[in-house]
Amino acid sequence: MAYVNRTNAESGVNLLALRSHNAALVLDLLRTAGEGGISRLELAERTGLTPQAVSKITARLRADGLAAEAGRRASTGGKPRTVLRLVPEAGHAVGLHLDRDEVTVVLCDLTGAVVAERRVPLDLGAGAEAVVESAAGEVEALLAGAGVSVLGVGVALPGPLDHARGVLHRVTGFPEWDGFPLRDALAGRLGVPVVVDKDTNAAALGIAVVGSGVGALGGGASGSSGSAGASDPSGSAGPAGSSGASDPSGSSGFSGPSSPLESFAYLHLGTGLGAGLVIGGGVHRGARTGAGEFGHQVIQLDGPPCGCGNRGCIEALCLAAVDRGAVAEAARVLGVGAANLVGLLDIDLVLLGGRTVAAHEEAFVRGVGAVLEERARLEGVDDGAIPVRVAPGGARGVAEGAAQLLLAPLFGRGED
Amino acid sequence: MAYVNRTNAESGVNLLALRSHNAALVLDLLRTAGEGGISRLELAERTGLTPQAVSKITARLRADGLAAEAGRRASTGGKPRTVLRLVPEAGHAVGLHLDRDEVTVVLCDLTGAVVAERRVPLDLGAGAEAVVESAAGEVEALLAGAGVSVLGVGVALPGPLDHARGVLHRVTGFPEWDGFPLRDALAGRLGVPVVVDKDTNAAALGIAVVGSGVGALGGGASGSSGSAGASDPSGSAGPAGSSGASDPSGSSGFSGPSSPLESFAYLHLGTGLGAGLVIGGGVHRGARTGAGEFGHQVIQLDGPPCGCGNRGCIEALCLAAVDRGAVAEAARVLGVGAANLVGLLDIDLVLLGGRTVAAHEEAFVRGVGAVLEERARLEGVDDGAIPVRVAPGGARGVAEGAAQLLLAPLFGRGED
DNA sequence: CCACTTTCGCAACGCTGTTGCCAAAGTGCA
DNA sequence: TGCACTTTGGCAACAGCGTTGCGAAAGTGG
Repeated sequence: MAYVNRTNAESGVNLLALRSHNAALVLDLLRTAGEGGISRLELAERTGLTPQAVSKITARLRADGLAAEAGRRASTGGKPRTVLRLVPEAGHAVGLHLDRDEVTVVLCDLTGAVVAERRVPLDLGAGAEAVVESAAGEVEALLAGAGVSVLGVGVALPGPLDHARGVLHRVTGFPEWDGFPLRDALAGRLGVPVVVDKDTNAAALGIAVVGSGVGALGGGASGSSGSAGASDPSGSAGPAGSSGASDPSGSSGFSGPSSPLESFAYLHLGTGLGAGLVIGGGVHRGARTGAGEFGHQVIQLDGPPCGCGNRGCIEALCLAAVDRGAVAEAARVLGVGAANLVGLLDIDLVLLGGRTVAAHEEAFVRGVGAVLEERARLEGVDDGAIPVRVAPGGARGVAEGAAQLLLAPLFGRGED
Repeated sequence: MAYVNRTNAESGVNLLALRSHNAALVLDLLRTAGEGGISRLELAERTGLTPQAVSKITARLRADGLAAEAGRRASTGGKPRTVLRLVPEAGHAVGLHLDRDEVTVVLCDLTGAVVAERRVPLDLGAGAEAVVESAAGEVEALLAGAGVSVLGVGVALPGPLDHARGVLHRVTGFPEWDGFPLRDALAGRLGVPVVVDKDTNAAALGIAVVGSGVGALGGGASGSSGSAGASDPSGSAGPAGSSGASDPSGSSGFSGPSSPLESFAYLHLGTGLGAGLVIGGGVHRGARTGAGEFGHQVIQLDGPPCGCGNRGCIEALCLAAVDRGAVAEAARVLGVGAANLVGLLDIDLVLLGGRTVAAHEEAFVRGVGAVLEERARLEGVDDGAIPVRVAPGGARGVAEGAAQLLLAPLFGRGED
């Protein structure tokens, strides 16, 4: 089943909620299926609903313009299955990535594909009003060129912050942001819904939803290029891949496009060290939406001092090793933290990202992986160690994930 | 809302599922309300359903013998609300706690109250067949005296193990258990459903469901006595508190009985060191149901060797400190691990349990709390540090939690 | 004693997914 | 070419869900 009841407050379900849940479920399967599409009967099998129910639901989705028929599969002895696909242009969302020194804005369609993009330098320390004004200007400029209305704007920036209220805490290095109601300020300025989250959470969400070629097991490119359509931020929507409807791989076969990831940790090593946790397909934010404080995990009792005032934080150890050129040591330290996390949460996968990792991808993947393998060996786990990979998405991944802050709920992911 | 969709496999919802979900929700509220009961209108408010829907649902529950009317509240100017309560005797489950040197078996009613109990010495190293036979014998003896049929048997024992398949891994110190299909063995022997889980998870589940007086904020006894009815394993169910139906505190007021806990970590310090994690009201077990590996978290790079073969594990450091009588140091070490965990997951509460903690309750609560307070101070969190408490339930808590492995699903908690 | 408030069930209703049935659209063999 | 067969998928009737409308029941207060 698919229920989880929270505080018992307002978790009763009526028929309207049931309908939107099932519709979101179908929509999510359509999205996951991608260009290839998916037939009604497959939808029925995957959801557990009857074919008739799926027919009704997809009829509604088609009437709403969210889904469309896209060719048919090869027959297996009877009437061939009609393939349905998501209509990407049926909705758009803006993803806004406020980094320390630049701002990236992307416009994404329903599939999460980037339709337009802007990137300009921006000093996050220039003051709240100025930054909000600049960011809003970039969003407006992006939308003016596209001529579409959007569901809202997702904003990702370095934490810590309060996701539920959209209020910033003390952004490391920019104390003037403390307590600033970024969500309400931007929403008031732009007149559309705004959601704010940590950059690590946005990146993790983007990966969780798109699952960009990161198979949890085997497969996948060992390289780094990553997400679909890494080029052309122009108008022509959709990735460059196969354009036709009939694939030669036959009919059944569950070799479908990259399936979303269930549970993983995205570790971001850049100016600082943070984590985005995905558990059960959704971002885990915790009681006060402050989860993911990975960098100030202590892994060396009474170790060297950290900027946070504590001693032996993994961030301090890791950055210090990087600074003195000891990448292997930095990777080992990161691996210890990752292993602690994996042991505690039992996740499927560890993904590494951030500028520092990007500069030494192989060394970090190998170093972190070695620690996890050693830990798995000691525990005598049968099925081997948790895989370690470089996170897909690259520099634009955070902005894409920010757009998913608004897109994901349409597909039943997030918030709940 | 209350939906979370997992892998998209079989998570479509039909009307039957909807009904059982809402029924479970109401049942859970009835259970939480305890002896005092709860009125139909309160159920409607808390679930978000209309009063009519609640009337229909409660009518079904009453017809099934699961709920009953229990007096009425004081009038507020009109017809007084009829109070409903759970019928505890409508179902029972057995909780079996296999510890290293003894076995505890409890029979619990629907509310989780212990109706009967047995405890005998047992060597966990005596071999799988012998232990299964002994345990099964104890269960049968317990049931013979009670004369009730049970939903099943929940088994809790030291991990690691595979909860989903009910197969043990290498129980520390008892290598002969590796790979033993305990669930199927016991289920075959007893002829009732069996669920197996780690002792820490069972304890955490018991606390999560019963929420025994452990308010997340303030309140509560600072002492240790703990769970409801720590005495009399006889027949008289329920806590000793207010027995009447009309409470003088008026009508509305959400001062209801101990509400279940949303998210916390149960840290168990005994022969080893482990954790049970509760996130979103349910036990978090992870992808391979191995989550909670807290003890072999490394918090001292290249520290002293641990029995697991690694170095600097928190378990080794903590136990070594205890062995040399440095309880304060052990508490500090434990606190560092707890703070790492709290930062990573952003949970509401830390609960401490296990024999070692029980021997020095105040020192551990104070020591762990101090580390968390210091960490919160450094982060500049407004609303103070996460509270630290001694886990309720005492020695019998694990067995009670084991029974909840079967009871909790009735109330929409667990598995999902 | 009556007006008023509040609770709560019966009946009708709208909407959900399901079942029964049949047309449509292919394949495969004669 | 024609017919039997398989498979897809929509139409219609249906059972069952929570909701709405309404009235009886059961109190309080003047």
